Amino acid sequence: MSRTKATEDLTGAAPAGGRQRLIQAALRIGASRRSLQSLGLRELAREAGLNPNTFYRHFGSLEELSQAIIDELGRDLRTNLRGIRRTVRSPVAEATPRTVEYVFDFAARNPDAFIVAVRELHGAMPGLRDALQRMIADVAQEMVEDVQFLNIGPQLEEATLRDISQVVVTHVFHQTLDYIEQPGRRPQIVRQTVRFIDMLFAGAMLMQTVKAETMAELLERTAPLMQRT
Amino acid sequence: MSRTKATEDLTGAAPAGGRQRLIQAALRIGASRRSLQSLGLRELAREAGLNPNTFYRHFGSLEELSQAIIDELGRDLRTNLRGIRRTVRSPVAEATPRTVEYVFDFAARNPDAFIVAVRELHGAMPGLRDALQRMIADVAQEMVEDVQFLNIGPQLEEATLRDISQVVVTHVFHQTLDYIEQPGRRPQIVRQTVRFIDMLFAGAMLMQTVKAETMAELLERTAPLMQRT
DNA sequence: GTGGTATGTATACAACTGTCTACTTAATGT
DNA sequence: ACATTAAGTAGACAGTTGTATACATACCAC
Repeated sequence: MSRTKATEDLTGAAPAGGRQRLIQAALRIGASRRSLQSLGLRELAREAGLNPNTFYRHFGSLEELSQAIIDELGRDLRTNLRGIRRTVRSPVAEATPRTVEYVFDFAARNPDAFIVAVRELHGAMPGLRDALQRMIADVAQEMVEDVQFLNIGPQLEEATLRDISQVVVTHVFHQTLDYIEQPGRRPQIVRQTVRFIDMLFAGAMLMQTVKAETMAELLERTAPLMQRT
Repeated sequence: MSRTKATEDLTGAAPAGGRQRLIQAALRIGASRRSLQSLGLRELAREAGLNPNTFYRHFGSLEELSQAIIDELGRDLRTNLRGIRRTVRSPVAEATPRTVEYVFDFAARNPDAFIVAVRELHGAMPGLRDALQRMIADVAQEMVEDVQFLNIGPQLEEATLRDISQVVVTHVFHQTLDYIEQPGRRPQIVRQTVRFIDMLFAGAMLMQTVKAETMAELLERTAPLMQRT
């Protein structure tokens, strides 16, 4: 009755990476079909080719699984971004396009994770949203440090720089979805995104240089320059 | 057996606005709990105080209901935005803050609808996403016309203006969530958003004036101006 | 070897789900 | 006056869900 070394045994424990298979299955379902919170426990196990109860061995709830996904994504992204920071010692002109291209390519290589992440950033699970916002804030902080280190826009106050970075990172994060889903427009998306960042920096530097706080002040003080059309 | 004019009769038809009650119930559930696609037909009917089957009298599917919600929201928003366009004939300096404040207040008055809309913009129902993106594109187009009419930044090429408007409208749309959910930070959110728009316009106008396409070109040609720190 | 722990499976159950069929009533057009 | 249609309810069906209990196997420390 007892098969001694049967590898084809279908019951009993098989210490194959069940945890990872569950995560991958969740990403697959989350990216294509529904949001993570509407994920069915059984549907998930089915997709992963596991018994429904196996889920409980690894996670206490679906939110816990989602957290694990975000953690993993964040870790990967941060690591790779640190990698590119080393690579780009090139002139100031190259910093933005290189970084943007890298993030987009990274997203294109992990499409499911990014689709889920962008979706859950505005989702209904507070824990997940907080985790994602923290991740974005961290990346923005790294961007602040990079900009200061590379000496781009030395005039910029740190507070302004922080605001800009936050907006830029958030925008790029959202743009990854278009980049993933519209392969034909990818070069255009990269171009527009870089241009957007450049314009934002240019505007911030200009307003700071002219010490203008509002649009009206800016137009007053740059009248001779701007009206030269 | 047959009550002749019984108003307290519990069975049979009661032409009360069942359709509207279903929409409101969907908004309530969608805003607080899950995304629209994970909405349960029975759960929805229960929340609306109706029989599950009543749903089929008005909608063929949950996607159809969602479409109705977006249509309604879009109609309201466009109408009100057209209203404010008439009001703000004040100087250029007032156009941006007034519009931003108005949109935020409108969002704060329809929180459920906006929470659902922002969520579904990145959701898994393609029809809904397209409808929302079209709505955003329409609002952006109106913004282009307003900017041209009010003669803000006449130097700007229409293509550039379109790109900027798209980014601005999308950003404001996303920001409504923070505005709704963080009442304490509302003045700050308005200030930061207006400042972001101003900086973006300033940068676009500057780059166009100096005929710079990239950051490097800009820094070259404005070196005497910018380095004056 | 022996016992514990981690990982996996099988089965069972009550609750809930979407949808079908059938019935009731109010409003409406001719 | 009457047939049609729109808008509602009731009840039943099979399928799915989350979870609890019980069992099986691999690995690891000692």
